[in-house]
Amino acid sequence: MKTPRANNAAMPELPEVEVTRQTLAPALEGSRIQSMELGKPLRWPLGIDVARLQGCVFGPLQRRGKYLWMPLLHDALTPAASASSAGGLLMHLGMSGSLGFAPAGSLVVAAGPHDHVRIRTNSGVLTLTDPRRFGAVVWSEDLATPPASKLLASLGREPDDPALTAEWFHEQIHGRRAPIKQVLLAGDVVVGAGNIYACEALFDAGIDPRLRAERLSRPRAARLLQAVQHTLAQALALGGSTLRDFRDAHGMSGAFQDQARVYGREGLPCTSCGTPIRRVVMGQRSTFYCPTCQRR
DNA sequence: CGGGACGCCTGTGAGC
DNA sequence: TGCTCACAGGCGTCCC
Repeated sequence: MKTPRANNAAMPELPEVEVTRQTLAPALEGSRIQSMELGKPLRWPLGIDVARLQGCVFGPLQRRGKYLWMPLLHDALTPAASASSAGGLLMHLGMSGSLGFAPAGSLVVAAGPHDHVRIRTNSGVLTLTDPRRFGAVVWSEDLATPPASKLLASLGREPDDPALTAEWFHEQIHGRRAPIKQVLLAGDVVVGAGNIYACEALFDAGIDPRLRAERLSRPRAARLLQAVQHTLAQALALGGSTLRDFRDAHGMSGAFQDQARVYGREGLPCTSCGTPIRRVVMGQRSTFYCPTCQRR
């Protein structure tokens, strides 16, 4: 048996993306792009000539799943864009991405080896740092048009969407033969539950991750949905402290690590019943669960 | 069409 | 101590 890894990369989950949005919004909105520099290529090409972004003004930041949408309004002063056309940047932080903003007047550190996008505005410099480059920044004219529309097309409902009822959730997973954990991970029913949160939510709900989704009873589905929502909400509440350690190369932030009941705890006693936590691989991804507390 | 496997990347630490 | 190598993960894409 392998010893549990003490190292669990702090990846940007939905809560981190939301905290990023919240902290970035006041600084970025209304600021005007002066220039933009690209480092190494990310997941996809930007899809627009950098020069065309010059003079654009940031609109209100939005989040959809783990994507950030930064609307850009063409400045009327830019001759080529006088036709009030609009667009925006769709960003994903991938596995290791983070966004930083250095307000104008503050000391701007030189671009590091993993700073792949830098946007200089009249109010400061926005930097996307992403060592593994699973992230992306893509220009799109609209959320409703490609490429944005295609990227967002299969996303499920937001965890706090009022339309995400237990009834609807149960209905959605009813026809799914895949293991419930895979369905959560797929994100086409509910967005935001990554590998860690999926494991934790299933533990909360007392459900074996290998159980076929279609076999979940209505009450258990309701319980699971509640667990997913609770887990994500709790993480969001801790988001501030998580974000502080965001740039660290490894290790979940303290607050985050302390919360994990099963993730990364193979062989350690279940916090609830003492049974050693098990690890299995599902969809080529580590899955942790308590064989006693979580039932089929 | 659902579902499973793959590949993209690099830092990390276990093991030799 | 230095090197090699498996591993971590989101998600689009490909294939069955």
